[in-house]
Formats: sequence, structure tokens, C-alpha cells
Amino acid sequence: MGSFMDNGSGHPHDMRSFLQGDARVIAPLILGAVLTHHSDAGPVSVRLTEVEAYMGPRDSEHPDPGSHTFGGPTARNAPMFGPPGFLYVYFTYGMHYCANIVCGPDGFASALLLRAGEIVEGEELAAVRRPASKAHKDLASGPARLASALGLTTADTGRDALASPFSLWLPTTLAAAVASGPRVGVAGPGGSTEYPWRFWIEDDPTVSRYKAARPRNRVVSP
DNA sequence: CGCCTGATGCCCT
DNA sequence: GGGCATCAGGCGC
Repeated sequence: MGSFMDNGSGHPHDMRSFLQGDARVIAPLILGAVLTHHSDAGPVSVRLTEVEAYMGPRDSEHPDPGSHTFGGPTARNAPMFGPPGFLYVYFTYGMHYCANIVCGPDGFASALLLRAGEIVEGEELAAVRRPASKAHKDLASGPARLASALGLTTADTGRDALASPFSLWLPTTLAAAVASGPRVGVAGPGGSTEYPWRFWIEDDPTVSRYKAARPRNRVVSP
């Protein structure tokens, strides 16, 4: 009964060990965890309801064609190759940030993309950061929405999610029903059913709606 | 509700 | 230069 980490209580040391495992195993266990960011404007906390696992690069034991690390280390993805518990935040589509928590042992590039959650603290501040959101459940119902609500940018990449101004608390009980399926928006084989590495709490209203990767090859008539 | 599109800049080949 | 681990708004049913 109760916590699946009996003596852990989310203490940073134990959390680091917990995150050192296989991201695909950690993913369903971390659902329900609460990530907090204390900014100058105040704290915002999100209860995680949806994550995606991303595994190692081409040469690793678990190659992942959908991962930013597939082509090997670069300046951008460097935090993914570091120790667990740190943030990997990237900028995409010219306007959005998305945040991951690095998993696996130091040197193995895996991470959990934080895809959705429920704001459980600092709702007012989250709403200021997300003016387009019209409903509580949509404040962090998507990876860029979640990063925005928490005030995360690339300035936070490589920072420790288990130390001030951040904190991460595991759920005291496992999520009742966890579903899994293909990852959202991942083109190519990495987005296929061969990689069912998206995990979410079933029937949670804050989970983002599934969208397959949209073909981006623009058809230009000659 | 579902489908479609434009926005907009960094990354990597 | 092509593509992107997205979002919001518009239109149609």
C-alpha cells in the first residue's frame, strides 16, 4: 500500500536514483508526480498526467529514431547525455519551448518529455503565462503549454530539476490506470506503433488529444 | 468536434 | 534549405 518508494518521500537523492532507470519503465511510475518551478513571480506546480519516453542515439543499445539524440551529441542535446534529473529544454517551431527530464545513467541519452499536466499550485500565474487558455484543464495540456505555464525556456536547459528553484515529488500512490501508445507528432518509424512510448493517465481531462505527425512535405505544383 | 493553416526561428545536413 | 517531440484560430459539418 501507499508509496512505491517507501523510504524515499521524493528526497532528491532517491529521486536521482529512481530517474537513473529505463525511461520507458519510469514513465508510468512518474505520472502523478508534481514538478514545481519557483520563479520571481511565484511558484507554479504541475501534476504530470502525460509523458513520452525518448531513448538513446543510433549507436546505443536502445536506438530511437524519434529522439533528438539519434544523430549523436550536439550542443543542443548535450543535457540528454548527462546525469538524470536535469532538464533538457528545446525551442521549436520558432515560438515554443518543450521540457524533458533526463533519465538513465550518466552518458546514456534518454529523457521523458513532459507532455501534459494539471496545474495544482500558482494557477493565477500560470494563467498569466497562458493568456490563450480558457479552461483550467488546458493550462498545461500539451508540451509547449506545460513549459509555458511553468515559465520554462532554453535558459533552463541543463538545470537540475531536483534542486532549487525546482522540485519534483513522486506520487504517493501509483496512477490507477495508465495507457500507452505511439508518440505524438513524431514523423517516421519513431512515431509508429513499434515505439508505443507515450504514457498517460487514462480519462484525465488534462491529457492532450492525440495527433499523428502531419506530413510536412509541401506539394508545389511545377 | 474535426480538419486545415499560418506563424516563426533555430538546428543540423 | 528543409524540417521541426506545437499551438491557436478559422471554417465546415
